[in-house]
Amino acid sequence: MRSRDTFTSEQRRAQLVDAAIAVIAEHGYPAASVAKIADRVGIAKSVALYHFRTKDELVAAVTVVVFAAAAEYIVPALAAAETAAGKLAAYIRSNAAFLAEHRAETVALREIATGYRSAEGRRFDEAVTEDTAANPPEGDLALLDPAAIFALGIETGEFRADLDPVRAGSALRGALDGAATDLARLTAIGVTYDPIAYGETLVEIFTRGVLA
Amino acid sequence: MRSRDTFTSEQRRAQLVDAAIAVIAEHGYPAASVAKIADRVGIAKSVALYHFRTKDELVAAVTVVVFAAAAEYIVPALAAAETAAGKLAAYIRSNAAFLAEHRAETVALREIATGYRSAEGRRFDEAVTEDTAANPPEGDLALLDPAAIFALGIETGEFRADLDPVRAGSALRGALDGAATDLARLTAIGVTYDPIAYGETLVEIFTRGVLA
Amino acid sequence: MRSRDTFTSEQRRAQLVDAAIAVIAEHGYPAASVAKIADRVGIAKSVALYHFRTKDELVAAVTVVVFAAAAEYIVPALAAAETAAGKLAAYIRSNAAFLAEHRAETVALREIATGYRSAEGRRFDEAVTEDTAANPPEGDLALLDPAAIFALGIETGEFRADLDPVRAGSALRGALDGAATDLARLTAIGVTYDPIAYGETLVEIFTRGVLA
Amino acid sequence: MRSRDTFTSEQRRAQLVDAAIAVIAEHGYPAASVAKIADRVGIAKSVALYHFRTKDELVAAVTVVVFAAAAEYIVPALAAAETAAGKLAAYIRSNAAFLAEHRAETVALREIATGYRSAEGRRFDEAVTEDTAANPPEGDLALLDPAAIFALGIETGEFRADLDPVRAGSALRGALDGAATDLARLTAIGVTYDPIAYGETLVEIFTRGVLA
DNA sequence: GATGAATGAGGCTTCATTCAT
DNA sequence: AATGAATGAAGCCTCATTCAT
Repeated sequence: MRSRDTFTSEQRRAQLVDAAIAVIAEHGYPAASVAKIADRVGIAKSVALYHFRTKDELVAAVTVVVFAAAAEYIVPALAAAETAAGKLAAYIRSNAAFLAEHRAETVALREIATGYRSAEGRRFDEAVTEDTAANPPEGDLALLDPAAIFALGIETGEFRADLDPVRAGSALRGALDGAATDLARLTAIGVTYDPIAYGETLVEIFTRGVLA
Repeated sequence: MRSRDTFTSEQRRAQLVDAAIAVIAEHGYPAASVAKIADRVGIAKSVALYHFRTKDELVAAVTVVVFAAAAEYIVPALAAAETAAGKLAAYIRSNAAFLAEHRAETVALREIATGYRSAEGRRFDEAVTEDTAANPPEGDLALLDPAAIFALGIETGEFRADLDPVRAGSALRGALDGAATDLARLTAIGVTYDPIAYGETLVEIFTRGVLA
Repeated sequence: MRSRDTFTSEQRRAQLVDAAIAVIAEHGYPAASVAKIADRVGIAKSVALYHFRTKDELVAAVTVVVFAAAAEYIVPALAAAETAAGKLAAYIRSNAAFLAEHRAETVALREIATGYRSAEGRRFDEAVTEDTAANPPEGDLALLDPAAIFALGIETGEFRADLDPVRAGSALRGALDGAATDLARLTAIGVTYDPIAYGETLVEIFTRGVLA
Repeated sequence: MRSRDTFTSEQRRAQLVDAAIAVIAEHGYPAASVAKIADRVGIAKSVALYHFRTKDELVAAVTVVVFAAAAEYIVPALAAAETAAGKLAAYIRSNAAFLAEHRAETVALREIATGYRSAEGRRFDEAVTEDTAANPPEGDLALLDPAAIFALGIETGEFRADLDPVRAGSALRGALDGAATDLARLTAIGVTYDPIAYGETLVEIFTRGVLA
């Protein structure tokens, strides 16, 4: 019966999501305890579990927030580009831009994606994979999966016909995810990291690599 | 008075490393407790910590073993290739072959790379990065870092002069690491995964992407 | 400034008592949290504790309500019977009838009698025993303790002189309470239970068992 | 891989069972936390959960121990009696004797029987009822259910043909369980309680109540 | 009257590690 | 070389209760 749409409540929830992002990015998912997250907000552990019934719920909120924020970068960029090659470059650059401007969010999402396990031991990405299979995204959202961009380019003849779009998509996602990992690693040891430049390198490699 | 070079001792250590690989690959790093690993060998938890003073030591041994096994695939392949392009293809294919033939090892290493934190909170790859900086590998071993292959190709003029070898190296490592992640994810939900075919896709994309 | 005699207030209190009965009967006393009870009424947990300053107070209200309801069955029945044997049968049958027609109430009361402990660890029945000792009931109410019925029968010569009325009373209360336990247990596993028939069995056994 | 049959281990387990009995009898099942039980033994909470993987396992051990102890009183007594009436009296007296000599055990078992709920909310006696239905006891053990004694007496013609053995059994069990409740209640408020005398009262009432 | 928010105590469980044997 | 026992820190979660609005 808790109505969670009060102003205060929304505020607390947002604070908690922010704190969770920071703590996860800093300590990694397994070490990101509810206690640490609540501490960072300056509230009791039990308050966190008052606003999110369970740790999993808080983590889910984090992913929703970060996904939505990322989509705001990527979807318009994709829509603005007309050719498949243009969309490919836009996809890479918007991902890089998001990473550059939302470092903690990206790292946190990466930590969750690789570190989360449900109580029964299921991986985070297993759930996502199955969800996506059950409810395939439509329209521009579908292009959030890079495989769709490669498939489009093959269809329009821009990209090599012998290209495997799914594998190429994995390669690109891997390269992009690697950026988040590099960012976390290098930041931790005090080295600065330039996601934009990395994005340009990817644009060059992947564009040349797939053009017909 | 622990002599670590006895036959049985070495044997036990090897058993434990194998068990650790299996358990980590199956349950993920955070859920891979010493108890579960010891159980799999059929010995008491305390015995595991007798042979490896600490869980971290066991994990370190796992990474050494897996790295060494991977090097046995990659180093000879690199040595056999003469051109930079050849070495690039060899690097990718030998990585893919290792992954195809040592799935548990690969997944376990990925889990560790991704989930491990030292007691002080340092990431696994932070340690590796610093170690590497302190003791740079020499000879063929140096090529285990793909950046070196790209640098070589630029030097020989095979690859584009404007290519950033370090960033290209990150892209390739990311794409390769993504394969391990995909393997873990897809295996978990019962989908078969073909690392060799993925490797060929990477060879095509990266070769075209970097050639002069 | 809490006025506890307003109409709405009385109404809320009654709703809460009803909800408490239902929740306790269904989930057992220890699992019957204030939150669950308030939820069932559709109000906030804090509202429940506004009307009953403490959970103990709510529970006390439940027992009062159920006792009163039971007394409405039992007292008139006792009054209508003239002999001790008649009162004994009336006592058993009215208890059984109450149980048959107020299953949730009976089960809830039993759960409380059995599971409740005050903050200091005192049992529910300890409090009742001491209360009764301090304020002994008078008139027909006194007969709510079956020992009084047996004592009466011994006095009138209907029952065996060597009968111990207190112990016989305990036996009868035990047999009757057992019905509530059986009811809860059997209902939970989907078996129907016939309190009336059980009552008749008790009438037969106890009547023959105590007659002079 | 824990072999739990060491001497020390058996000893600790026995200590823990004893402590659990004492704590449950004193504080009631819901308030009997693992911490309190471990405290009473003078060991860390985690040690208790080392010897019994879970609180439920400890509670199960308690019931097994108490049931076994009770059976040692009851089974031989039943076997020694030849007539149904004799067995009835023996059943009651041996129950009373056990209660008299093992007060804490009896109270604890009663607390568990009425207060235990599984994680899914199942009552203790639901489980027992279903277990018994699945694996009905044989031989003298079958007589541990008083309904069997009444059925026997009806068969031999000692008891009234119109008696319902199951309901009579419930009545007797209820009366006997009531003794445990009374014992707990009266002991708590400092009144002494004589189970043997109570048993005699029950013998008189139930024997007269069921004889043909 | 009503309620959302906050709290701290306590509950069960898991885990890496130590130690005596 | 092996191990059973013990431990304490930490983790997630539930709950009755308080308080300002």
